[in-house]
Amino acid sequence: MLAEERRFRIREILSGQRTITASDLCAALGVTAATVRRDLAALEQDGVLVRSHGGAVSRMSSTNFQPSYETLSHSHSNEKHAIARAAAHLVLDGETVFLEGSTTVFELARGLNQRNRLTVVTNSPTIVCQLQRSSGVTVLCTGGDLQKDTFYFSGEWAQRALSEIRLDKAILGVSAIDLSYGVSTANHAEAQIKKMITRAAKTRIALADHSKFGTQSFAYVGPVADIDVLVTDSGTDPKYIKGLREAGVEVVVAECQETQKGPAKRTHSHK
Amino acid sequence: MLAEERRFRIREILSGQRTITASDLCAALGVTAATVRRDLAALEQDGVLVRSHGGAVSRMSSTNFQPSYETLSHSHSNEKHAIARAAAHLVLDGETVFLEGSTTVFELARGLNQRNRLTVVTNSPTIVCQLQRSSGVTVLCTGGDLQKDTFYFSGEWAQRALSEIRLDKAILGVSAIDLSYGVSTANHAEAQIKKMITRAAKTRIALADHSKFGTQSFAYVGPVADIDVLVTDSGTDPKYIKGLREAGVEVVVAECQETQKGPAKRTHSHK
DNA sequence: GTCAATTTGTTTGTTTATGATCGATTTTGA
DNA sequence: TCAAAATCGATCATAAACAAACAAATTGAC
Repeated sequence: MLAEERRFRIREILSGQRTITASDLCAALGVTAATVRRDLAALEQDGVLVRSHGGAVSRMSSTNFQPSYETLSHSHSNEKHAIARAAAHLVLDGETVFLEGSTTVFELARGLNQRNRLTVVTNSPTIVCQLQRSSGVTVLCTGGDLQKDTFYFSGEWAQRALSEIRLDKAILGVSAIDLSYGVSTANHAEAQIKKMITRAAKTRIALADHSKFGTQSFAYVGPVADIDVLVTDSGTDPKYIKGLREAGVEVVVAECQETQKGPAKRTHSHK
Repeated sequence: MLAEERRFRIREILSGQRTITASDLCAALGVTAATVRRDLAALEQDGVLVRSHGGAVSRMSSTNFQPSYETLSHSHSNEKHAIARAAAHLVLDGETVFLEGSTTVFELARGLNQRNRLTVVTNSPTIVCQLQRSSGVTVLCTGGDLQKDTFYFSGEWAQRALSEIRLDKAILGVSAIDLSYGVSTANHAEAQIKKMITRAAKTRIALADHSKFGTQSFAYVGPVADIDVLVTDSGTDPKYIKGLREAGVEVVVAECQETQKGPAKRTHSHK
C-alpha cells in the first residue's frame, strides 16, 4: 500500500470519528506503531489533526475549533447529548432547517450526517465543517461577519440571507429563558439574528438545558410564545414546563439514557 | 506499445482508482520500473497525477471521497509552503484581502494569525476556522451554497457578497494556467467566483506551483494578464516565467528554504 | 543501406520507507 | 505517592524505490 494511501485512510477514519488511537490504526492499516506515529506526525504537520498521547484528534471535525465552546460543552454534556438526540428526531428527511450555532445545536448537527435530502442553512462555520462530508445533506451558509466571541456569522450579509429564505424548521440554542421576560441572550447581534430566524421559520424549535431557565440576559429576543417546540432535559423544574405549556409551547423532555458508562472507550480529556 | 498509448492507459486506470503503485503499472503495462517512472514524471508534469513514493495519486478523482486539494496537500508541501510564505509577505497590516479556498491559500492563512488590523474575506469555511482565534484579524465570509467537492461557498449569496465589496488584494489558488489560454479551473461555479473576485480586487495575486503550468482545465477564468502578481516555486520552467513577465505579470519565485533536514543536500537542477 | 534521434532497459549509487530496538516519558492503577 | 504498563522519540538496519548515467533497441530521415 502506498504511504499516501495509508494517510488518506487515516483522514477518512478521522472524518467519521473525532479521535483515533494509535493501536487501532496499527490494526486497521497493518503497519507497526512506528509507521503510524510517522504518519500522524506528518498529518499533524499538515494541520489535519493534533496528536495526543496514544492517538490523535481531528482538527477538521470542528469541536476543537472552538475552545470556549468545548469547555462549555463539558458541563451538562449528558443533558446536552440527550437534548440533541431528541431534537434530531424532530428533523425529517426532505426538510429545510436552520441550525443556529451553539454547543447543543452542534451536537445535533453531528447526528444529521447520515440523513438524506436534507437542506441545512446555518450561520455557524463549525456546523458547516461538521456537515461538509455528508453526501445527503445540502449545506448553505449565511455568511457575514465572524463574531470572535461566539463564533458564528452576523451582520448585514447574514441578515439579508435570512430575509430571503423560508424554512420548515429553525433550531436555536437558548442562553436565557424566563417565563415572563421571555428569551434573551448576551449579545445584541445574536439577538438580532435569532429574531430573523424566528421570522423565517414555520416551526421554531428551541433547545435549552435546565440551567437556562429562570435567567435573563442582556439582549431581548422575544416572548416564550414565539417558540413552537422547546426541548429540555429532565432536570428542569416542572413549574417552567407547566408555564411553557400554558403559553402554548410544546415541551419535549429528553431523558438522559444510560447514566453509568460501561467499558467506556472515551478519550481522556485531561490536560 | 506506443508511449502515448501507455500513458493513456495510466490515465484510464487512474480515472477508475485514486492511487496506483509503480509495480502494479509495471505488471499491467509490461515495461520496466524505469519506464513507468518516466511516464509518471511526464504525467505529473502534465498535472494529471502527483507522484508519491512507490506510485502515484490521481489529481482528477473528484468522484472520490475527499476533495483532491486536501489529499494533495502533503505532496509538494515544500513548494506550497514556500509559495505561501512568500505570498504572506505581500499582505500588509491594515489591508482588506480576499482569500480564496485552496490548499496553498489555506497554508497562507495559517501564517496570518499573528497579524494586526487585517480584514480577511473568504468563501472557504476552512479558512474561517483557521483564522477564528486570531484576535487581530477581522473575518468575513461570503456564505452561499457549500460545494461538496471543493469545499467552499458559491452560488447567489456568495456572488452578491462579492459584488458589494472592494478589496485591496485578492489571493487566488490557480489550478491550471497556460500562457495562451489563460487561467482555467475544473469547476464552473469556481470559475464564476474567481471572475468576480478578480473584478473586486485592486491587486490580484495568484498562487501556482510548477505543476500547474502549461495545463488547461474545463472552465475558463480569464487571461494571464488579469493577474497582477503570480507567486510560484523554483521548479517552474523559465519559459513560463518569461512569458508571464512579457504579459505584464509580476512573477515572484519562492525559494524552498531547506529547513531542519540533514546536511546532505544536493542541488539536482530539474531539466 | 547509414546515421542521428528517440525510446527503452540496465547498471550503479543514493534516497526513502519501514520495522526493530532501546531508553525516556507519560499514563494508569494501587 | 509509587510502580507497572503503555507510548513516545531517537537511532539503526534493511529492503524497496529512486535518479542518473549509460547501453541497447527502435525509429525515422536521407
